[in-house]
Amino acid sequence: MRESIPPATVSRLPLYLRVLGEMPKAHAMISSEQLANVAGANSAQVRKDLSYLGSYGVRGVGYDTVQLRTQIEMALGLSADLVVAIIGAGNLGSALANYKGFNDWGFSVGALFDVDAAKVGSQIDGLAVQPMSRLEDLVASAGVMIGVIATPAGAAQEVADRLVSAGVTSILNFAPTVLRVPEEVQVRRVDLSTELQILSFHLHSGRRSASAG
Amino acid sequence: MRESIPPATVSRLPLYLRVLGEMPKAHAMISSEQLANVAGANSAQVRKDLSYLGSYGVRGVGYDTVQLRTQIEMALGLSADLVVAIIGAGNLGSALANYKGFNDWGFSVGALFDVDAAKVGSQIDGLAVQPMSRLEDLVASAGVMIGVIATPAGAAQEVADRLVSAGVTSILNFAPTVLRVPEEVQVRRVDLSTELQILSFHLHSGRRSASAG
DNA sequence: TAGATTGTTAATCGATTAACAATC
DNA sequence: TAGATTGTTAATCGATTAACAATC
Repeated sequence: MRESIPPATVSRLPLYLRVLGEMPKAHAMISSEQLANVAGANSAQVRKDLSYLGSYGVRGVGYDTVQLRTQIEMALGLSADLVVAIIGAGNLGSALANYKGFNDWGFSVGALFDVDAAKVGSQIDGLAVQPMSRLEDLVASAGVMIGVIATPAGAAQEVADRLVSAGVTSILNFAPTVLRVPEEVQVRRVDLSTELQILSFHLHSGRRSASAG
Repeated sequence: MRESIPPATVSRLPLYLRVLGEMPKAHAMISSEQLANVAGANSAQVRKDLSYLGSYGVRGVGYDTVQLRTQIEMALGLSADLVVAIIGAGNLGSALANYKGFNDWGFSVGALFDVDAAKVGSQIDGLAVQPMSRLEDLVASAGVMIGVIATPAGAAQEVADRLVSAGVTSILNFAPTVLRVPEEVQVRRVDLSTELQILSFHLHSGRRSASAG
């Protein structure tokens, strides 16, 4: 036990964490069935997922919500206080910088960058906008581990290259483009078009099967 | 052939579309190997994915990029010109409203809403901000098929309920909360915390295996 | 023809889930 | 003890991929 949590499970752990966070504090125990209902999963899947963290459930009773949160946070490495840099201080970058949920999970925004000289020096949510020229030195001095790219598509690859050169190995890419990075670098893409297109498929195929049935 | 494209394939089709869109126009043919390299996939997987669309490749040559785009767009139902409503005109909602990529794939923003009376009536990217009271009638009159929730977490469930009542069956949720909706409603979540937590896991486990090896 | 690449099969791999003994 | 729920096994299901005949 305890080794190699499968990717599918890793991607569901944040969801469980969110559900636990939204529960009333009084609710001290939760069953796999309840958790599954809220998370939209199967109870056997929930139990299997949680079993990778160790066996902290109580038979006949359920899981202690406080302990479960702690176990999931440990598994995800959230105790480390990871420093994030946001590149791009437009609407999207500002929305990300303003997002309070960062701190809830032990992340902090170490630096915010923009190419626009007019924005540099201004404050967004108490954070000074830095010039792109300072990317490398601030990544180093702030100990940035994760780069969040919130630039237009055209600038994203160059920003990614600079982040990688500066030693960043985890990138969250909000720009609508496919980044090329060395294979040791983890990239996660968040893409509005992709999401809309997947919804479009379901609308499309749903409509088809509805008219068929 | 042609029936029931598996979910894993559906979720990769937008990526192929993006790669095709980023290619130089002159490049008339592309092989599954090339597409796989850029998309970060296996060439057999690419061929299998594309085979669900029908057999439009040419043996010994590859796929016609223009035809392939058309086939993928048809499979995803992107010819339909889907109307999107954005709820929340803060930084995130504004970023989404400003996003030009919508139109590239046949989506259009039919309406943009906000609770803040000070914002209502102002224009964002040529789009008037509407009061929440008009949600139902504008969804109906504009023919909104997809609701994009860009509100704070606390408002998201109520907005979702109103969208569902108004007949919307596809929701893209940017608010950091888990929505409860009837099962016929498709919800896709885009969650910053989730993405960061998954990156955190890889940093965490990568560091562990690096120190082990 | 020789070289290249598709489309598809079949093997493999991994994820989901039903079922139930263990046990609170 | 009776009822409930976990942890885990084994069956099932689905996704990935190596391999290769088909064929441009």
